[in-house]
Amino acid sequence: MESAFSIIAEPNRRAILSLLAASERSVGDIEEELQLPQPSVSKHLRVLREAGFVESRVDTQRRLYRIKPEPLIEVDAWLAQFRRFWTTHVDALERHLDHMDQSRPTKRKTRRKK
Amino acid sequence: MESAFSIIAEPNRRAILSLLAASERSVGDIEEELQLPQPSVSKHLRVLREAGFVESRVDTQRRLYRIKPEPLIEVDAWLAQFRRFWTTHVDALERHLDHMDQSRPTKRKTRRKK
DNA sequence: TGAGTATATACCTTACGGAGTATATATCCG
DNA sequence: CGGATATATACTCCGTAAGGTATATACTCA
Repeated sequence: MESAFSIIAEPNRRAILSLLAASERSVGDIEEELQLPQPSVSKHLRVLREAGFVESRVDTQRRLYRIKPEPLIEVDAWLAQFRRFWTTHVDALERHLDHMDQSRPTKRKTRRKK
Repeated sequence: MESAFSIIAEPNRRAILSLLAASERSVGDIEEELQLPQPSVSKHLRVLREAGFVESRVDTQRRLYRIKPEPLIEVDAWLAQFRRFWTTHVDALERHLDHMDQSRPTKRKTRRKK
């Protein structure tokens, strides 16, 4: 279970993270918005917390959870090695691979940092 | 198992994808480089193929596998909602540019698979 | 055609993780 | 204090997926 990848393999956990991406939320908020039993929410939050995806703060009787991005950064970093397969600019390496479909090679986007 | 996320939850499959990110390879290549039993490699490749992560072509007696990026694009798209947590420019300007980027009139659209 | 190589599949076993249910802990307020 | 609310944990059950081993299929070439 350790790896960030196996943590986000669970659909309910992804849903929880998506909610928290918008704003921090209490357990009850999540329970209601995702229509999940409360123990299930707490259990998933525990897994997410122990894996570093979220952290919580106390607000009177509730716990408010919010995103901690580190493990997601790790996933993003792993994905980096594949981005050349779908980014538009055609570099020499990609041309070396079998992309016969060289339709509009000089079509250029506005320059941005990726 | 259906989701792209659960497919890449398996460490050996991630290792296989990383190898293929560099260049296409045969089953035997992967077997040797990852020190995995051949049936295990074949089984993982089958899972990856059926989920659309790889495709194979025949080269005499061998099968050469290579990356098909679609499911990884899906993962990348899911990650997008969290990027503001670790990118440096979180201001309205960048969000505006992102939006314009995606609405640019290119022919490539990411296909959505269920 | 038959041996050899490359890859796929079948079968069994096992472990892990998620769901569900019940219960525990903690905090607030009247 | 005691009841109500909010959240966490314990425990059992069950499905699924990965590993291992054996075997099947497919192709090549002498």
